[in-house]
Amino acid sequence: MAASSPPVDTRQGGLQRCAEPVRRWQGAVPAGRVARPSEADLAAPSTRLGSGERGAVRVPPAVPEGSNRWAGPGASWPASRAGSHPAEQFAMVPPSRRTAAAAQVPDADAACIAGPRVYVVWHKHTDLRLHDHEPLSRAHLESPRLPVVHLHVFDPFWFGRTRMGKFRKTGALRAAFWRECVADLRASLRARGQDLCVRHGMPVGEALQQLAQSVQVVKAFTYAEVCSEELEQEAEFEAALWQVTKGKGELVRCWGYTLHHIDDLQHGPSPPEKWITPYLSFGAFKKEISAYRVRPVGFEWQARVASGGSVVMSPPPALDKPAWWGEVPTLVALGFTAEEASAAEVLEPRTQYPWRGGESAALARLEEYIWGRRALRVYVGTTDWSTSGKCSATRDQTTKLSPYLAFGCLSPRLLYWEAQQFDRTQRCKGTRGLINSLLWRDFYRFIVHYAWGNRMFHLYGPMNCGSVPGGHKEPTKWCCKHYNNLFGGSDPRLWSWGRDRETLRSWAEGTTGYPFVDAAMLELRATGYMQHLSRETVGWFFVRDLRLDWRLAAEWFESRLVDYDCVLNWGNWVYFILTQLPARMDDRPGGGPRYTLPLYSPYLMASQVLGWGSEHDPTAAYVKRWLPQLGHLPPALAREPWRLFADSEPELKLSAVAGDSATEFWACTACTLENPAARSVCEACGTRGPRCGGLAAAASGLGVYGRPPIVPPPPEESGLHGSCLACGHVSLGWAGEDGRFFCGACWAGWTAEEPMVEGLAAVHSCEGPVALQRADRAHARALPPLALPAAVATSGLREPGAELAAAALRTPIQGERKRGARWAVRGNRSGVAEAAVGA
DNA sequence: TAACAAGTTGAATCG
DNA sequence: CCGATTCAACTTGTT
Repeated sequence: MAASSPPVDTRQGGLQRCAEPVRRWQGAVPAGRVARPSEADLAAPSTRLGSGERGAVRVPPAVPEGSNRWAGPGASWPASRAGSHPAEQFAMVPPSRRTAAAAQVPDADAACIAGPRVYVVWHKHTDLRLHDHEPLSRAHLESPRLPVVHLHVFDPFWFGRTRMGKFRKTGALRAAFWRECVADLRASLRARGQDLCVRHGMPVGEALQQLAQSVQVVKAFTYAEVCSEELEQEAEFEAALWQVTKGKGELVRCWGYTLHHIDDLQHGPSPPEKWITPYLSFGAFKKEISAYRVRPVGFEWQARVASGGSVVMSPPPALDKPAWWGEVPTLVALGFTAEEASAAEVLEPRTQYPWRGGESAALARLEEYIWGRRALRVYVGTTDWSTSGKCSATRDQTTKLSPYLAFGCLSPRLLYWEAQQFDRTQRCKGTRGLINSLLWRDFYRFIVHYAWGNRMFHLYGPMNCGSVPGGHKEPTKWCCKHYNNLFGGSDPRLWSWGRDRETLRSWAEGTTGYPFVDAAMLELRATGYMQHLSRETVGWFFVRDLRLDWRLAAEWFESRLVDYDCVLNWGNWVYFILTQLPARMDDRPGGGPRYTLPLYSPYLMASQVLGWGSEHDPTAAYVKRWLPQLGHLPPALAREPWRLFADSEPELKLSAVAGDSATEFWACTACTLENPAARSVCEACGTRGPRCGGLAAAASGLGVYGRPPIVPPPPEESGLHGSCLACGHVSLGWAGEDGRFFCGACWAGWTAEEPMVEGLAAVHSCEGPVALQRADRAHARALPPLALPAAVATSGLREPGAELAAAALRTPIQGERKRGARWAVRGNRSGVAEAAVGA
């Protein structure tokens, strides 16, 4: 892998990034050499980007009430709302006028090149919309007025392979979403008398050159990007433009994507180069950025129209060949196999939201979310650990707009002002949460642009991994030392991250043995989406437990996420995962390196997964949805299935599962009698037993969860006790979020009334099967997991229980909750009883 | 908001 | 009196 990587060149700083693109990677670190950023790397890159006419508009004017939904030219805001803004849209040009308008265009160079003179709006896959689109409005308002060609290119580069992991750079699910976005953009343009020129199978430069054979490109407009690969494309496009216009054409880059405009920052009280440093924290950024206003939607267009611009869109060029505009390529044409393509067409029923690509879908979701469901009232966003049990698990607790924002189907400013508008009518915390999330996008975009540059993709990250963003004085030494402590290398500069392919595969395919991780990874594979919280969890697990190169995981995300966004994905990896590596050695007796996380710090790494799992998926509904083979287990065991086999009773150890049939047995589901594994029918009542019998059956039904997980689970906690209502046994147990105590001895409390598994309630009576309640631990364990397959299979298809989580919030658990590994219940019997009845 | 841990600072303590 | 250690208090980071 190292041999095929591009050569390391640390001399490239941000300054040169545009002129001579740097590879995103430094590749694998060669033996004996450490990828160490040079001084040039540490220097902040210059600002080359920004709109072409910086300074034209300084400070956004105050936003008049109700005018913030002004969506600019070609806005495709739903018709029901469009009436409120008379000047909102460019007038539609009737087709009959098209030819006439095109014919009037002055055509000075017609002798050399055939075809009309045009402006080109280059839509990238980060701005597939019409509303609030500065390049688009500039092209249509440019003087002299010329026809405008909207261009989108499916560059094969995005459908190649990632550098380290060799994953598809764009997975099939995202590609399908991408297609839908482009098709929708084309439909919107056609509805306005325009069209979208679509090319695929060729790089952007080539596409432009091909375009130039039939039209004369005068100028091109696009949004600016900040990452190296995107900048490479921009440079390529610019070079081609230079060529086809004989040096006269200009590529106009506008600043978009963020909530705040870069011009506002640059003309603000202090230059951004000063305060945006690699060690800037989000809090500090937020403080600084609060001094700036967010421009209204369509601001740039508004300013131009106010200074005498037209409100009529330029007509598209008159071309007699309809085929010239090209077709939106199929997935197969984009390089996917037929199987992949057809699989991407099928909607996964367990998906959190049935995304459909495109601006109109984005606006519809926005409308539905904010005004229809008024869901900002319940918005949670990413994670809220100040309120216990609060999780972003249901459909409305996050906006589900992230794919639309990533593809630019939705302007963040529109979202911002809509949220503000909602906040005016109904003040709620969700508005602040949502705006906060939008500011995270700004944070990453600006910090990458001004400070991180390509170092975001380096192994040690842009900050070289001090313990906290905020930085250390000598980051490189510091980080090497502690990486060395963690991974046991002898020379601080020589250790390398793991690259084990099989470990990577088990993580990516969701077979690590940790259900919370596996469920998330399976969801990612199946739907291309994962909650933010899950992303953090699997990320920590990947880096700290599996100890693999974090960039492999980031690449996997890049490949699979439908809402993948270069800056956000890599920025989050760097800021949340990479910076949270160990900071110092443990000073406790016998302690090794101390692994720390910014939130609750449990004892060791894997327990973090457990802690977050029990915190945010208290009923294990999420786990069971994606891992139906665990559906029959109580929540605590569904999160930690290895407890089924490895516990204090030696005859039940995993080794017994492997083959010692003498120690196996099964419990009759009807009468609970224990039967030896050899018997296929219950000795007492004749009920048929599980086909394979006992633990072996349990293990085989559990798949990978019949084996120990990929890394050892954290040590059991000791000395934490609760007393069981059913058996009175004082032992380790688990408390569910609804206040019930799950006894470790008799397991009363979970079996029959587990509300999240619909099937169980259907199979057993409401009273709860006496047999199960009387079952001792061994019985319960030996219950055949296949007894309820149909029931369990249907149980995973519903929303995670919002009402249950809400109930949990109302019922504080008696006793002390230890954050981290699991719920530990202290207290006497009456205390538990109080909690159990929900007092 | 409360909650956690890491890091820093400065005073108290010890030999 | 000085250097080294210890410890409490405070700061940072996040919603």
